[in-house]
Amino acid sequence: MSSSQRITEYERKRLENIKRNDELLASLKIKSKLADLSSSAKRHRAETKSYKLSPEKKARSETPIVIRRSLRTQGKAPDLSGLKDDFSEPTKKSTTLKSQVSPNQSPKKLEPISMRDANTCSESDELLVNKILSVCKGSGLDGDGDGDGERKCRVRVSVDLESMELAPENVARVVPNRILSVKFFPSAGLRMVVVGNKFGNLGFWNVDLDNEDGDGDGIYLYQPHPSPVSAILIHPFSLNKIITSCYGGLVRSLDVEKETFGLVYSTEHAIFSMAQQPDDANNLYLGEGHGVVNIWDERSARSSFSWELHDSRINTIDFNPENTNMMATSSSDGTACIWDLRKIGKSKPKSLKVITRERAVHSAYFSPSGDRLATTSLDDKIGVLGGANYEDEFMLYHYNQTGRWLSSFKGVWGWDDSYIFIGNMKRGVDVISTLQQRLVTTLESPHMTAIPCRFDPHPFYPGMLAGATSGGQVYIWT
DNA sequence: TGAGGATTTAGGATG
DNA sequence: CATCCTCCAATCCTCA
Repeated sequence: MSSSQRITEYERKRLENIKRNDELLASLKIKSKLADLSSSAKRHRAETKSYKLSPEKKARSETPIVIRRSLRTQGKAPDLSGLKDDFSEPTKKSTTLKSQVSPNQSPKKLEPISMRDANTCSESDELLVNKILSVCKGSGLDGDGDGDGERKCRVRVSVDLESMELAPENVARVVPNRILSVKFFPSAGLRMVVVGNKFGNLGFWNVDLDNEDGDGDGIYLYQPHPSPVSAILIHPFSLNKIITSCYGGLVRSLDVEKETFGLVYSTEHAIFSMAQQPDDANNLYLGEGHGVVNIWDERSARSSFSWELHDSRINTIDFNPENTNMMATSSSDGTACIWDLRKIGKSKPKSLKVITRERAVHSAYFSPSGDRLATTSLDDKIGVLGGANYEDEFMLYHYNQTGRWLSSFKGVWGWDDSYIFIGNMKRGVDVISTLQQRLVTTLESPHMTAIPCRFDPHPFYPGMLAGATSGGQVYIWT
């Protein structure tokens, strides 16, 4: 008994060491790259091992793992030169460590990072940059900015579930490890997904490039963040800006033209969620720390509002597409709330509606029409609100215990109000019909070799659904 | 009442 | 194929 306890405590300390080293490596990526070069034998082994994915993708996506491990697995001590004593006392308790680290974080993280410096796949990303820029220009960013604007955000149609399938070429390992966020580029001219993982990596996968005659596989990997990427935003009105947030409290904005991950915002609190109103690309709604929603005006670079809306972390923030003053939040305090931004009040926030569940609520999303709200909770229920004032609700049992290693399930809407898509623990995608109020089908495929946890429907390609796993894979159903 | 331990869990790496 | 390693979730539990 006592010996096992001692072991676990030793383990904890060791893990703290490893974690620190990882952060260190992240901030000293160039050095670890050099170290990687000197360990070609290791790299060779990593590249030749096999699992069921297309070989080119595998080799590329493997690289960052090797990079991250190289120092450690070589048995070398991490290079501490140039660092403050923050990291020099490995057995320090985590509490004291936190108080040391958080006030003055590594200054490197607070500056803009060029795409080149953040690139961890050591592959030219010219194609990626050009592709995005061509779409930005092509889709009339400078031209017709008015009337059609709203319609351009997404298409709203019903899809035939039977026709949805997963082609083997639409499977790729885009990043190492667990994916927390996945987002399609909201443009009709592009089929590209962006995913963020636990290490702070951002992976791009241009599916079209993949299908064309082999100039690379269309996968690009960066590390703009030191910690898990909690949200990715690409506003359809400013396509050349990709905004990402992380648990470490940073918000970065990738300016594709400047090829720089700029720093938009930083806080000592974790950022668990982030959203924008569909009609406003300037204000960021940040779910911070223990239940605060902070509105950050990107243009003036200051906070315009900050409310304490929940008692625990806010897992999602979402807006009603038809009434963008209506905001829904879901929280680990066991509630989901609907707020009217015009009536929220300054000091004492008052919600339009509170949904109380038995466990943490992991998502609350408005349907494409805005008439319904779908919530997913750890109490193993999916709830769908409807009615003029969201007074009707039906609940459906859905097993949501993803455990420790998987990202939590979040039911997302498809291309109209009829279906909700959510992963299940048997490597399938459950589809729930709001009309029939039941599970109508499950998308399954032998190519789906891991559990899809996070989803995003392509706003302009009905039936195109990206699913992301805790192993870094992305599946694109079409 | 809060801090901190124990426990659960899937996927990839390793041998 | 079996075993080890992951180790910023969430919950229940115990102990100060």
